[in-house]
Amino acid sequence: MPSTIYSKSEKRKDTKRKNILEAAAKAFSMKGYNETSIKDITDEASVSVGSFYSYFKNKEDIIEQLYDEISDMSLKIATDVSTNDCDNIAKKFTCSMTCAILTYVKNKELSRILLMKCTGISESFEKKRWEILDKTNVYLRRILDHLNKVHEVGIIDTNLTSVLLTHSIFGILSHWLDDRLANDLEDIIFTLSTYHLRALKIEFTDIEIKQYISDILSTNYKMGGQEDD
Amino acid sequence: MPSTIYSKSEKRKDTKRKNILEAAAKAFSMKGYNETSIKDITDEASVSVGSFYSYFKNKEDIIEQLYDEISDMSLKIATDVSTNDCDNIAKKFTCSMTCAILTYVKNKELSRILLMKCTGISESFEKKRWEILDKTNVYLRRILDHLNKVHEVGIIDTNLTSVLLTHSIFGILSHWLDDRLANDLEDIIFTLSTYHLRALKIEFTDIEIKQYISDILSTNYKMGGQEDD
Amino acid sequence: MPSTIYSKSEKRKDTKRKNILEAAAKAFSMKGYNETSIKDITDEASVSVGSFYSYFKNKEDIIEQLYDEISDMSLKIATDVSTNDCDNIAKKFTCSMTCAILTYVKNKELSRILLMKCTGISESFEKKRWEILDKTNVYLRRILDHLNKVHEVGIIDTNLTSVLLTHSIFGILSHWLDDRLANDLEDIIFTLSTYHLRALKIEFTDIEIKQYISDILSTNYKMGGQEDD
Amino acid sequence: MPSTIYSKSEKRKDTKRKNILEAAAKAFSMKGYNETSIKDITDEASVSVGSFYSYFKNKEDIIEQLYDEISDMSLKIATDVSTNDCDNIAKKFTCSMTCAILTYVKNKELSRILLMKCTGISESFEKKRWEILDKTNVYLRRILDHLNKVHEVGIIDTNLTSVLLTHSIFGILSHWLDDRLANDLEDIIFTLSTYHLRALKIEFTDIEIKQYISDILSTNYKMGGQEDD
DNA sequence: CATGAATGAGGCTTCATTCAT
DNA sequence: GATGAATGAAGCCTCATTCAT
Repeated sequence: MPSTIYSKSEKRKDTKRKNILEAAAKAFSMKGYNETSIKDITDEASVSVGSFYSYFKNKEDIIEQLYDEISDMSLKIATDVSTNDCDNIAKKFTCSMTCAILTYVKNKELSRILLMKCTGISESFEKKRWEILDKTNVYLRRILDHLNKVHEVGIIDTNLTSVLLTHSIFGILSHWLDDRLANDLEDIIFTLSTYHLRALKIEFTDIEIKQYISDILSTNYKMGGQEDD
Repeated sequence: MPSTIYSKSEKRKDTKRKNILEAAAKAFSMKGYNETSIKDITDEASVSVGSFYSYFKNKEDIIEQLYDEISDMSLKIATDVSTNDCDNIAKKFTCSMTCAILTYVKNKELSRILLMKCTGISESFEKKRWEILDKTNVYLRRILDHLNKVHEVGIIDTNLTSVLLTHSIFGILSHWLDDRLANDLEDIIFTLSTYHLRALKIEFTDIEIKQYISDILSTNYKMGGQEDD
Repeated sequence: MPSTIYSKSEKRKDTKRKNILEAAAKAFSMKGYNETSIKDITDEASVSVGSFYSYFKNKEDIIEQLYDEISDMSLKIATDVSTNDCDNIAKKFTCSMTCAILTYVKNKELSRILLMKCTGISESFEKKRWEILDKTNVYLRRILDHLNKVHEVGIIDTNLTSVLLTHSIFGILSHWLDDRLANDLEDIIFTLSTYHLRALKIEFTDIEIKQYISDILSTNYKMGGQEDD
Repeated sequence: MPSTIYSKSEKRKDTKRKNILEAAAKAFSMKGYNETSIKDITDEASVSVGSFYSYFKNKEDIIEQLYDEISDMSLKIATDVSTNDCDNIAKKFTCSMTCAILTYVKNKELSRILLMKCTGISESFEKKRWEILDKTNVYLRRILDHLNKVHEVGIIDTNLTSVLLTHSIFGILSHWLDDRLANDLEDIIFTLSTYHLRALKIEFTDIEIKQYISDILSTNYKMGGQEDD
């Protein structure tokens, strides 16, 4: 398996890179992107400033790589759920949304920074920021197009609708990440799901939806036990 | 009416303050908040640095005042539409949302900065940012609570739902402000309205909704003729 | 009496000038010279910035004028005591020193600033600062020269000795002005007097010296009742 | 002896720190504290502004460190002379005063600034300024207390007297540092010594005192050859 | 003569980035 | 590779002084 063969030094290098990434995530979480200096990051990582610059181009670069990490994770989850074929559209919708949200919930502090505290940093970061929204958007639009064909839902503009859906999901998520919602994550996702299923005229029962969510959360998310740093 | 009597110098002072505010809005629009220096603003306003500091505490202060202006305008519109009693819930919902959106659309460039490029600037600005969302949220929750009583819509958590609504509106709006939506404003608002009316099980006809939106737009918004500065 | 005839406007002008001087003294006392801005002074004096500049050349000018005021007062006292002929050298020495010290004690806060917080401000202020020391010095040297002739004290260098005397007086005074001496003013002056009388081999009795000091203080200085602002 | 082992970089760091301190001393000497900017110092030291801030917190910090240096030197001299036991009180008094004065004389320009041009700079500097006076004061008070026990000098308030002594010494010194005294340093110290010995009723002969002073000066102070920077 | 808004030079300080060791 | 001292551009802000009203 040549693709998994790394020299010792390559492994060490990657460990160090990960170490700096984590330190940056922590530093950004505590002070915000603008207020965090390179020195804050290297101090947190117990690494020299010079090392930082041998692994990352600059401060922008590291936050983009952090974004990429979350973005990749999210994509992977979406793919996994998509491949898991099932004819029940309500289940598919609920499950994929739940999984997508979980990706961010599991990295709460970092997600909070990336989703809410980093706008306007730079052109290239803005581009990344939109990419992640677009990925979700594209994924949702595909579902909507499929729905339109099958159920005659009457959604005229599937693109607009998927944008709407995307923002409502990330908006609620942001609210939760900033500790502005007292509700259980389970309730939040349930409300999100049922609201949209209703709007999309997809048949469902409350009990059924609750079960889907509960199953995923109990498997992937140790309630109350997630640690962020 | 003594309260409206201003001396010449007071008037001139206010004019100058407005001038600087406008210049700041323009400068922020062009370079973003972080990249804009005080000198950029004063150059744009043809004013000395010292003058800037006699009108505003610092850069943070001026962006907060800009936010306040939009926020106040938005609140006023919401209030005006709310007081306009009408029994048709679909109309009320559509019209108030349209007006709220228009406030931002009319100040496109500034709104783009305030809504999308200024997160993570400072604690006090973040507070302001949430305030504006909360205002909308509170307004929408009131409508939902009313609906719940009257129509038996079956919305369990009106707070969560209004948060969802708020974010879908501001999300779509942000998309449009950043020129990421090819659609007509009219179509966008129509899609937004009908989607949510459907989710909230409120009766409506497409033609009716289109008319409401069209009426407001033709009165308040000279298509293609909006100026930003 | 032509010398005392002033027009109304001249009187008003002088009142205003005094008002600003007093305000400056107060402001300097509170924040120190460097930390006090022109605006601090004009605010304290309830006067416009422009007015300040029509009475004083700049900040340096006003502190120099304040110094002149104290300096002039001090000179006047010195002259008064000198003219009061008396053959008792111990009395003359004690009384003149007591009076000189009282000038500063009566303007405690201002003196504290002028004597201790204003060094290194500017060349011209430094010049003034030395002038006041020199005046005292010259006065004391004259006494020493006289002593040398009359008593054969054996002071070789009267100039050096008067410098020594001057600094010990102003030094003790500074200590007291900065509230670093717990003792009574009366005790302080007594210690000063007797120490130097001893060094100068002038005959005296403790009771006699105490009486001289006590007489001046009870006449010129309402114990515990002096106000500075 | 591990405690005296320094790495090359540590040595170089200390050299640089000293270099900046010296440059600051020179710059302050030439323009005064207030008029000297950080850039003046870094230009003088041929060092970047950033370097300055990696060695010193700010301008205040560096002048305080300069003060500490002189202060420490002075304390060390005082201690050295004190430990040198000798029963002759006149010798002890004369020698320790001579040494103390020499510390400042050897760093004439810096001392001139520290003792005379830096009052009112800041609270913390004022504190330091008094500390150095207090140290001298405490030292002298101890001598006076001892004298009082042994010789029955009749000094009622040893604290006041030591304050007086301290100020007369620093006063004369300041006069000399500012080139306001034409006399030889030897004559100045002689006058100071004999004046106070007389006041304190300590037995001495002029020749003896002259010898003490002359011995110290010829050993420690190359007449006319002192360099300041 | 009074006012106080306007000016802008210049100070202090930070911090991303480089590079010699 | 790793280090972290050194750099210096660039930003923020103050405040003495002027001058039109």
